[in-house]
Amino acid sequence: MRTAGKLAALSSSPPVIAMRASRFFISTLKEAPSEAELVSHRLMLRAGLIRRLAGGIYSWMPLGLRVVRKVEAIVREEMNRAGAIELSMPVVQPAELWQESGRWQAYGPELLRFSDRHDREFVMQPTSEEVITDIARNELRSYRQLPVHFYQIQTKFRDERRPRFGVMRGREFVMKDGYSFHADHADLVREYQNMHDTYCRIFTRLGLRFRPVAADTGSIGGTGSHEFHVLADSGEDSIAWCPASDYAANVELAEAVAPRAARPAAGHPMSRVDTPGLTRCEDVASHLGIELAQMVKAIALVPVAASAQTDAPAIWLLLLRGDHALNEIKAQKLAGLENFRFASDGEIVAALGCRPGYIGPVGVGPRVRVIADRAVAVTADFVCGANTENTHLGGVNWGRDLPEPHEIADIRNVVAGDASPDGAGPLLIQRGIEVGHIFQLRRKYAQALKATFLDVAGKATEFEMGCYGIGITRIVAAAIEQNHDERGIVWPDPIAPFRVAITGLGYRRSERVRAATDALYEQLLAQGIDVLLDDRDERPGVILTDLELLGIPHRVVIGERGLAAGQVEYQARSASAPALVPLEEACKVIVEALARSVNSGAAAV
RNA sequence: CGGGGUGUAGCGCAGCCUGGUAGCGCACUGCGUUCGGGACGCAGGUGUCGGAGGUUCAAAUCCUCUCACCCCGACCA
Repeated sequence: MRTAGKLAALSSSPPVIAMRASRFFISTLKEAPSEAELVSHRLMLRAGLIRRLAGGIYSWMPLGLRVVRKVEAIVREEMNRAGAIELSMPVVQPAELWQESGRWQAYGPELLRFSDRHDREFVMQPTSEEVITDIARNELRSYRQLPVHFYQIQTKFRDERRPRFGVMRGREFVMKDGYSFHADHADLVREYQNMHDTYCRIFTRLGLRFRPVAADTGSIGGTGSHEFHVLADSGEDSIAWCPASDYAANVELAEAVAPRAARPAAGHPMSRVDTPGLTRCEDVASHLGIELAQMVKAIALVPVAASAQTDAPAIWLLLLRGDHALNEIKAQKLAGLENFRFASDGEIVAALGCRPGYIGPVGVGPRVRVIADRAVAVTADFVCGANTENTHLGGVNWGRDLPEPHEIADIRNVVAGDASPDGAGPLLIQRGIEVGHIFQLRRKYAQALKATFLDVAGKATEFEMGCYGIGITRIVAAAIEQNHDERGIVWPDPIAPFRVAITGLGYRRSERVRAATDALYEQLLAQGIDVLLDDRDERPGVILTDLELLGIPHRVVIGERGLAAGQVEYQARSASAPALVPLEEACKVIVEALARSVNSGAAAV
């Protein structure tokens, strides 16, 4: 752990300038516009951090911009410290480069395309692999210039299908994107680890609780990609992690390992049971008084084949335990099911002779392909649909009542309590917001854009590339999502728009209050502290509730009453009650509190 | 893109069913009182009723089309 002194020396805030609320711009709302659903979105609107201009497009108001700048400053400082070099690439990029890389075709409608007055086509960049690779191919000629890591903090545009949650999933956003170039894969791996460590430092310094998780590496495979998630119950992603080891993965990717125990022997004969109107596993299980895990549900899928083969299975029946859910990404990895859709009711009736709700794997014809999840494959005496309406089958056993499945595969989402794929213990599940992603790109863009350098032997060689993103503006929303209460935002110290707010009750009326407040304000400014003096001509209730909504982490209230006893009130935003401190010690108390909050706070968990 | 919903003052909403002077709360302006937890009194301003057509003597209200925004499903920082 670094010392407070060192961190203070690294202070990355914008220059400290005198800031009186009466001359700043604070615009709070009692009620949030009805469009806002997510708490961070509501609070950002209410606190006047952002204002909407169009769908997924927001103006950053002065207070919000201060937060963005603080996030940027920390990211920039740590990137520089890690050896990356900042540059800035255009937001508007010519189509040619994108056609050369193939992404002009591959990207789809998320890529905003438009033409200039000469009818030349351009894109609004969602990321900048093409441009940076173009720079590399023009500028990097020799292995002697490697490795090099360029990054920028730049506005991005993605024409999202459905922008929502304010700045969390906007169309225009600010991202730090970095790209590294290497002579060989080993050096890329070295930098990748360097970035992994750097990202951990960044999120720690931002004061956030986060977790790095293994991510999909697509066609590349290996351990080439990690996502960084801010932990929050409202997060859109689910993370599976093992407290007994460092295993962590997005649930979409986490393997559900095969159960160790072999399938028990059959204990019951197969029997038909009446289940009128009971189409859900939960209903059938409670009707029969059995565990949900004894139920097997069947999901009917239809492959969307490029060419229709007449001998191909008409329907794929994917079997899952009643307490498990289908993982569509895993299903897509089944050979022959690369593209699928859910079967229509008509197709299900045609293939199985029964409407959905009562379908099952027993007695199905040769044109139905049966895939059992690993957990289903080791279940005996299970209950499943009978392919007859209002009827289920009990005591069903593989090999006796129906053939063994055509294929046994991992096709479900992991659930809490599943064994960790690394064998270290049971998994837990947590929600997260993806704020960072690092990736070993390898040679994909270097190949497409013919970007080479001369190696030691004088041979033209394609670069090994890595890319590394951090969602700057998303972090602002994620920080609020993770840190708020019923009164408003509770900023982590390092990214608060102001670290300290002081206000004098009756500042406009009481000479004594004004003198004490101004004096403390000057003292704090002299310490280089980012402080807001709230001298607005408002009633105390308005000022105090505003400061709480804004989430300023440290607050000092000075009033006649306290002054009479030589005291002022200090309260951390996260504290439940104020503390009285002698006026002459107020500055010291705050400086100490700031030092403490830098040292505690967040960490990778 | 498919399904659902909403557009009325800066924000939150009522009015629409059953056509007939456009309203309420907050915010805003002026004056006064008040001032340690979103004050009170008096006075005041505020609207192309999302837009375009249509029906009608008359449309916020009924009909058609359109646009915008929000919510639920497949992607990503």
